[in-house]
Amino acid sequence: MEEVMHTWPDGLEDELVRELLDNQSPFFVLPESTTESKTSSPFDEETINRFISTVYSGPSIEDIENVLSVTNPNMDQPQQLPQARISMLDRSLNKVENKYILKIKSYGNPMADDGYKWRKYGQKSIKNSPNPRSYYRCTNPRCSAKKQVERSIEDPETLIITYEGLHLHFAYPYFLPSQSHVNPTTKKPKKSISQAQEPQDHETQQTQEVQESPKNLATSPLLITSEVCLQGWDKEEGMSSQGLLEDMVPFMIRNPPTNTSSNSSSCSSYHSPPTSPSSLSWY
DNA sequence: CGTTTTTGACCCGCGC
DNA sequence: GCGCGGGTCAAAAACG
Repeated sequence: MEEVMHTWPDGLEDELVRELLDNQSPFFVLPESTTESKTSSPFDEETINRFISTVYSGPSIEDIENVLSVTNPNMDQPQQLPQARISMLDRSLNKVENKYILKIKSYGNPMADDGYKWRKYGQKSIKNSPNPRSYYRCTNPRCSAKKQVERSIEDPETLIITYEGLHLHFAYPYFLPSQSHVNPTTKKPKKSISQAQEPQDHETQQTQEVQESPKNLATSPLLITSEVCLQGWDKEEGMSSQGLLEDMVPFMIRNPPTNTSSNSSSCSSYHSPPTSPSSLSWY
């Protein structure tokens, strides 16, 4: 019944734009456009178009990998801050189809929380693993990104996260303008969610959402990122009826306030292990 | 009390 | 056709 909840006609783009223009929406920030006067007045069409363009294209796996492999100068103290993401040390990212498998060692870091909200919807034990695998889905109603988290059998400290759907959740926080040394003790680059799309490489796909990042754009040039996702599930059969956004939460506005770092007030409930990136295959 | 996590049932594709 | 492995749902428990 509610699988069709929000059947976006063909105006997905419109919807997207609308969201982009909505100040109350997640953080829709222009990728790298003017960050100075973002407030007030909506963006002009051109800007929006450009943004959309970016959204559609989204970051590439290369970017993500690049970010992941980046040798962060400040990495001296990986787990120094609680909010520090997972240490960039032992970690690897692999891409399979449109699934990304991230392996990270979370030594001492119980769970690397990137600030995104995931809702656990299942857990299963794996054949050859003493450790169960957890299934998470993005809490964003418009996002169908999913991820699986599993602990390595031999390395209890190694987490294996598989991301599916369009999501740069995990990677976005790493996208910094000139990420070099700009994140001294920043609070937390959390961000919000976005959408993703189904792995159905078929035909119709449309839509996507974008998200942005954190910090405010006016004062701190922290990171600019745009999340992109597309959702292109087919509404024909029904195979994907379950994954849609119907069962999502009513509405969780979890987008962290802009620059304020007060996202912890209401985000005490969900924590998600590390996340991962995904790029778009929407192509 | 609102949410999120837990947990078993259900369902589906695949291989035998 | 059946069994296995894996993924998802949904009700209830567990939390805050």
